[in-house]
Amino acid sequence: MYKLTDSVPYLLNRAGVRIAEVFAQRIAEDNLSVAMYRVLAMLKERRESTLGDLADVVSVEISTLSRLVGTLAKRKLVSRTRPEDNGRIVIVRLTPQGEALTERLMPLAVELERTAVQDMSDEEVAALKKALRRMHSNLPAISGKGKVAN
Amino acid sequence: MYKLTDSVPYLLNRAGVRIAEVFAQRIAEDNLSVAMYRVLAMLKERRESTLGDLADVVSVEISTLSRLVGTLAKRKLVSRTRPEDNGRIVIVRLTPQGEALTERLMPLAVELERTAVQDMSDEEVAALKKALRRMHSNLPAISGKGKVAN
DNA sequence: CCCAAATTATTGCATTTGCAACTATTGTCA
DNA sequence: TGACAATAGTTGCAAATGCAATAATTTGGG
Repeated sequence: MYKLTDSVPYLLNRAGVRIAEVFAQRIAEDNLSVAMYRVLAMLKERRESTLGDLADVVSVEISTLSRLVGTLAKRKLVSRTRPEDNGRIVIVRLTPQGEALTERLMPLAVELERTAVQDMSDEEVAALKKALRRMHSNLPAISGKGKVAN
Repeated sequence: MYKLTDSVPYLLNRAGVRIAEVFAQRIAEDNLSVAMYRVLAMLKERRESTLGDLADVVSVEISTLSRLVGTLAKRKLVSRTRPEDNGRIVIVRLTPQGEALTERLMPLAVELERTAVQDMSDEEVAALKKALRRMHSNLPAISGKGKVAN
């Protein structure tokens, strides 16, 4: 029998919202949103990325990301360049300041995660991550949401 | 070593966003958002609720919920009443039409969840839910986010 | 009993967000 | 090659969201 408060989507959202709220509060003094932090952390991980790739990773609309990266660029935390061999795409990179900020914030993320999973074993955490990845891949990406065959 | 794309908050968000996107698409033809569905499903479960309780359950700001419930009320899907014995609170209930709509949509939610966890055993799903509940309770609620001791 | 504090919900306002339209560039195939 | 399709990003605009201030009611302490 179905109960909203026992359903996976609901529990997922509830946990996700709360963890994001806590992290948002911690990074608010640096005027960063969670999405901004993810962009920075992603660039730290991959060194560079296009807007589209970043949008996929961060799970936000590319239009939102365009503006968000614009803000980060204004603050000199990232750089944007259009390569000469491809004038369509934009390559985003961390600036030294962006990298320094990211390195300063990452320990907060680590600590938050430790708090969240404090009473779980390593195996439980691993199983959780596996389940989260599975659910993501079991569901279709909503690309051009209204896109119809033509 | 920390990697954004292997962290629990990131994976949680990614799975949650995707599952919400898919469900949003399915209920879009009824002009409902996911939050609206959750309000309806919650009322189906509890029969009635105050705004504040609903906000907790649905994980949205009470101001957002106030307007959202207003919209649902305009569509005659819920009713709002201030009890005589307590003029502060508002009791929200499903109307018959709201109940009918909810009953029609719940199977979609069930099917979505089945798709999401399709390759997981019952034990794995149970462990996942437990982990999601634990994380939620391991983290503090951000009530009055800017509230300072006074 | 009465006034200050707390609770509950609503509304104003600014910010954020997403969709759609548009621009610019690159790829394709006839 | 030459146009048409596809890709990538930006921007306009309207809807949604959150915070802060406000209103209305109830609770609690002296």
